[in-house]
Amino acid sequence: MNRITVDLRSRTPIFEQIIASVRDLVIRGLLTPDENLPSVRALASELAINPNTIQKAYAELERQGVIYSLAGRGNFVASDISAIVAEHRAELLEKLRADILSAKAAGIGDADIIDTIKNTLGGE
Amino acid sequence: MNRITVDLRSRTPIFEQIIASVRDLVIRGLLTPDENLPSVRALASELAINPNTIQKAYAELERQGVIYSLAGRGNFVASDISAIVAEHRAELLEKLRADILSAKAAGIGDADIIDTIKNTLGGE
DNA sequence: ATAACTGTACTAACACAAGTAATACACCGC
DNA sequence: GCGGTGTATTACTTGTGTTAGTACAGTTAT
Repeated sequence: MNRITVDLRSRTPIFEQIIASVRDLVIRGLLTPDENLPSVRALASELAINPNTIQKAYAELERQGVIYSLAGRGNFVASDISAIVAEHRAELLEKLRADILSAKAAGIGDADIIDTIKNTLGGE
Repeated sequence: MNRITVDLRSRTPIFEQIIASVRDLVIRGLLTPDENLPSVRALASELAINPNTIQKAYAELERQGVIYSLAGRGNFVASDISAIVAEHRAELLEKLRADILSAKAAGIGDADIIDTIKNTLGGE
């Protein structure tokens, strides 16, 4: 979906959902560099939530370098998202590494681990 | 460590730490089937926390089938922990599978994934 | 200049969940 | 009965997410 979405019935905070949603759209290239994001008030109105919640999410996204904001103009996707994408990939590989160490610690043999990987890579 | 430990300065709830600690000790075989666990009050005193917190953890562990409790007698490690161990291993492999799919979805090549795995398996 | 947008800042209040605490009750074994 | 055990109930405290209201400042177009 090429839009920012939230699930009001979820237990995960709305502002975190917005952060994840924007981050995901940027990483997947559905929001292009320097693209204008919905204004704080417009998005709040569209999603039927408080502007402060949007503002909180945008502030954090700016802190992460995913977007930048210009007073009076709006919020925009960062011009260079390569660092964001690289960081995202590094995190995924680190998670993978942690998973493998956990599996080994649980006594799962290397063969079982390799099988799982081969099946997952091949089957999908 | 063959003892139940908690970190009071951690942000993760104490009762969850106790659950994880006991679960870990059981899975690793450091607590044997039908072994008598510390009483609610004794453990509370030892860890300098409230007995209710221990009780909450023990109740959840019983719900999970990791331990069983006898009123007036105490709490004991489950007689048959094979199901717990099997479930734990299945969860780890499932998480591994999910993370691999995430990595692929992020555009990480199979070669990079395999490299990470080989390095982790071999290097540790 | 004015209007209508935009972001930013601050304070207050509310709701809800989680963690913890205190107390009381009930069971078992010596 | 006593001292250990688990169990249940209630309430207090805290943190967090959210909403609300208000105010201020920058940008753009008319």
